[in-house]
Amino acid sequence: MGTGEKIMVKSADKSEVLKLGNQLCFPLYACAKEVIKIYRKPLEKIGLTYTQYIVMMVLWEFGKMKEKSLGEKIYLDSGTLTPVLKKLEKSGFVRRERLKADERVVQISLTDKGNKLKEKAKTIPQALDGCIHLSYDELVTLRGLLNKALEGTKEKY
Amino acid sequence: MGTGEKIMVKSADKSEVLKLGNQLCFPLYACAKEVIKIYRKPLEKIGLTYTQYIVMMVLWEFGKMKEKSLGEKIYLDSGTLTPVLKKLEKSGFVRRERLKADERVVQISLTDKGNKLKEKAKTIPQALDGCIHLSYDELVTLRGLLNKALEGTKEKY
DNA sequence: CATAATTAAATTGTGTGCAATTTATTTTAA
DNA sequence: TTAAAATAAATTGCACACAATTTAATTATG
Repeated sequence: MGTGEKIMVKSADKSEVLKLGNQLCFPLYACAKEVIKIYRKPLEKIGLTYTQYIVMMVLWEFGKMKEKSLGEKIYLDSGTLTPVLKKLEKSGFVRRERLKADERVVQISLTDKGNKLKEKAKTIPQALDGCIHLSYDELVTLRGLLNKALEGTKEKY
Repeated sequence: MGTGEKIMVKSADKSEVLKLGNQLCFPLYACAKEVIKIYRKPLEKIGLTYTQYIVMMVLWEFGKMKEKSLGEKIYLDSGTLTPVLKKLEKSGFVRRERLKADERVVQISLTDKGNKLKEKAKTIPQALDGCIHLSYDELVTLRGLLNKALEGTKEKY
């Protein structure tokens, strides 16, 4: 056992770096896509896309919000959010109104129809049941780690 | 303490279901987007988009592949994959050739330029260093749970 | 062996997602 | 107090992502 072993181990490690199985980014990307795919059909039944569903969840939880704050909460800028909100408005789920006190700001609020939709939406999360083979504890751990990772990304530099 | 408590607890639980913090789908969606955002700049320097990077990692690991198998590995269908592969071909990183034995199948292989790119790509995963505040153990746990969850979604029904 | 069924890519249409820019409004400062 | 800086949405351009359909080739079957 001379220097050969060390060198082999080092070069083996290096060549492993880019393998899909050793990456965090790949399962994260793929898993997020698969979950969105699973939600698509049940969401379609209540008239929402996935992104619209995320927006509606924020509004159901926090009520009326400025477009800016809404975007910060779900990590979307106006380039994505404005068209999504216009579609939700066209579907009759939200109102978009400029604040009189500051005409730059668009206030988003729920219509009656938007409020009522919450009841129908309560069964949506069950779409994952049976599709993701994790125990309750694993699920809680996963959610916790994702939220912690997400927290870290807020400090941009 | 009559039946009131039970009812309150039940209805409280119900109203919690759709809160962002209680959902798996939201941190998964948001975290995946943030990671892709972090990778964007370093990837741009070596001439790749995020999806192209995922494709190249598969090719670096497995070599020549049929478009179909490639798509299955990264959960993408031809609707997304065909244009991505055409761009990678135009950039000179891959070749696309119909199999003589079966003209339906497109075989994807790396060019010299595509092979050489692997060296430059080895530093890409470091982009996450400092952006995600997880210990090594947490990272391994997170990756493991994501891969396990991903595995479950393969059985569609 | 000829037609039906299957398979693999490609195409089409809709909906994000984001960087960069533009427009309108408000705040800051000279 | 007015020109400059900052802020919030909207717009533009490019790149996915996917369902649904189409096209071309191969395999299965009567």
